[in-house]
Amino acid sequence: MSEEQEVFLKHIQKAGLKRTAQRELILEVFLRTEEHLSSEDLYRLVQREDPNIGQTTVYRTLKLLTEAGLAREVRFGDGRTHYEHNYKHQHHDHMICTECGKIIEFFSAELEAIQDQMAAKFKFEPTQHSLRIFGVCVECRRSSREHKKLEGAAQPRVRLATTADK
Amino acid sequence: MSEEQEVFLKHIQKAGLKRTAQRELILEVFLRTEEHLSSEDLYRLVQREDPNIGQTTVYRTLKLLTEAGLAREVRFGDGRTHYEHNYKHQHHDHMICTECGKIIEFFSAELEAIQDQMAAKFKFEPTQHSLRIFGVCVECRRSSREHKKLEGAAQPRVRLATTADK
DNA sequence: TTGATTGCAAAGCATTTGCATGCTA
DNA sequence: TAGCATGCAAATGCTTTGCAATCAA
Repeated sequence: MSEEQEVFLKHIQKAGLKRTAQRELILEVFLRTEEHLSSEDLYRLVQREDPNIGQTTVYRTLKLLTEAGLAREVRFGDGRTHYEHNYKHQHHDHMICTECGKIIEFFSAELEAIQDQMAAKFKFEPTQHSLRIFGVCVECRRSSREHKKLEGAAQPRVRLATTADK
Repeated sequence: MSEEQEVFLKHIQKAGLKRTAQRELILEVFLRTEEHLSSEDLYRLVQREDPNIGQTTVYRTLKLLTEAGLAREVRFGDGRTHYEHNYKHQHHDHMICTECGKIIEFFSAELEAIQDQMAAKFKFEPTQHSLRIFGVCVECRRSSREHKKLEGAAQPRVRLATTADK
């Protein structure tokens, strides 16, 4: 049994909840995927292995995983909640390309330090934070330059990040 | 006519749109309020001066104000979109108290600088960013300490920031 | 006059909830 | 056996859209 599964089990027992096949499968599939999945994404993946599992259970389990400290919720502005691994993963922040939806993860110790300083200054006790930088990634800048060259005009662009899942 | 109104008018004309009484009233009320209003909040305020104005128009106008650079969308995790003034206002970030919903605005030049550095490192062209620090403000820490003293136990707490409007 | 705007009602979406049935502990 | 978990359908809550009637340019 993986460390994560033990953490989950412990959380479940401590909360007086029950161990079920569904929860275990959902966790397993989640762990197997190193991405920013939405509940829907995960639902689809889980469906392949057990078509009887319902959306609702996935929603509920993701919430559980978050409480257990195994998952972290992230929002990229496309309306859906995404989840990423959180167990023994260093905290990081995101850059979101508003043209292609690409997500770049980054970490900066100074950034973290300054945030703590700012919090202290206001006697605020931070429990978590979320920094998102929206913009355009290299690849999209490159291709939009080319388009400009070709067509001599700016392209109509997507309004907001849509996750790059099809 | 205020500077903001001129900016708005210019935006409207440039886009081939039309100047209407509703839009003007909504902008006026928005400018008059120095807060983080949701569309609903603004709708209610506008209603007082013209009960015929519809929700939809407020939604649409807030979008317009955002495009014109007069408003900025912010999300505090309560599901609704809030709007704050953006014209000639220095960019700032937010700390959100997850117990009382209070919003603390702050600014740090270093924070901005480091973000730009990080973006440059990934050749990412930032257009905007959003940093939110969730946690507990002084007042809530204080009162929860008192509760603990009085009742000898932790309080059940709110799960996520609810905006402090009643 | 023409096309943008408005307000209402209806539709959309992601997420949550009610509830009868099924299953862990 | 008791009560949590599940899955379906229905409900929610915010936001958007369709559309006929209005209105600005």
